[in-house]
Amino acid sequence: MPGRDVTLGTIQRELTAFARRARHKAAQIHPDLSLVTYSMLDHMQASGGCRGIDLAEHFLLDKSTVSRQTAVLERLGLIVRAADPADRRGQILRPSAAGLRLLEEAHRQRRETFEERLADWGDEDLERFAGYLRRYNAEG
Amino acid sequence: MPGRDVTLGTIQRELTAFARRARHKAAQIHPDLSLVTYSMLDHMQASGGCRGIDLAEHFLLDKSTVSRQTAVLERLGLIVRAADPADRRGQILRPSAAGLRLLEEAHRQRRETFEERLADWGDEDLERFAGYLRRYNAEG
DNA sequence: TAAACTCAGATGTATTATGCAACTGATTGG
DNA sequence: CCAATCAGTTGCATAATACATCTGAGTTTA
Repeated sequence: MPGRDVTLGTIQRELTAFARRARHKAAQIHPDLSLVTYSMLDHMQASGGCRGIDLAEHFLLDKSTVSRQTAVLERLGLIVRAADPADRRGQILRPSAAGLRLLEEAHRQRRETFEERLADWGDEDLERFAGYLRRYNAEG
Repeated sequence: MPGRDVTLGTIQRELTAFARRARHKAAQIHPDLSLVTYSMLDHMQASGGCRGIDLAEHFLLDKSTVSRQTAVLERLGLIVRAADPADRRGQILRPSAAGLRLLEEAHRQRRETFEERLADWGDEDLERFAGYLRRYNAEG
């Protein structure tokens, strides 16, 4: 087994390579949405609606960037805004019907891409991989 | 165990979240180098020297982007160029002494960051995680 | 061998994501 | 009720990136 240092280097390097590739692929799959913008939409759904500031914290982005990207999503009709009943300074952002359709379609395409790439992975390896990633991100 | 689709979704989502965070952290660690530019330097070392076109293929970037980023690295004195003896159209790019020092320092800082984050991971989990990532990227 | 093609790299130009700073409106707390 | 806080927006500057084009060096072929 290689040393811990070498392994850490591998993890960093491979995760970075993934990041680049994901961005590239995302640009093909949803041409009008950047990877981050798409991920914001996804997060809105996964969290059952959230505020812009939540997105900024989750993705480590400036709130101005979030504001602009949500503006894009709104212009495309992919989200709806609602006043936050708990604090009327904020707005709850949710995918619109069109946004949900886009997510559905993106999931489908992603499934194809990933299935192709991960076809020969056993369910157990896949699940363990997902578990490691979840664990890794959770510890930030 | 969750379904394969759900697991694939988790992998995609977590990898994407990582990508954003990595970019953010990289901006702190090496202020004058973007994550990708730093990764290029790292790849030059890991591969024992490579051409610009190799970097473009590896990171799925346009060669013009690579050209500009390598220009940045050269301006900072972090790389040296040498004619490719096998094909004199190309240039072999390698970290300079200063580039190696920067990598060394970055590795040290990364080790601290990752060690903090991955402190409670056993060597076996760490190695398996690295293995999954390598395998994942290799299948592209 | 000369001409046509290929390839790595560089450059011009436009787009886009991003961060910081300043501002607005609304809420909350002392 | 006034000061502090907070979510969001906008102005401005910078940087990464892609696409198209150009250049110079190799390679292939007629």
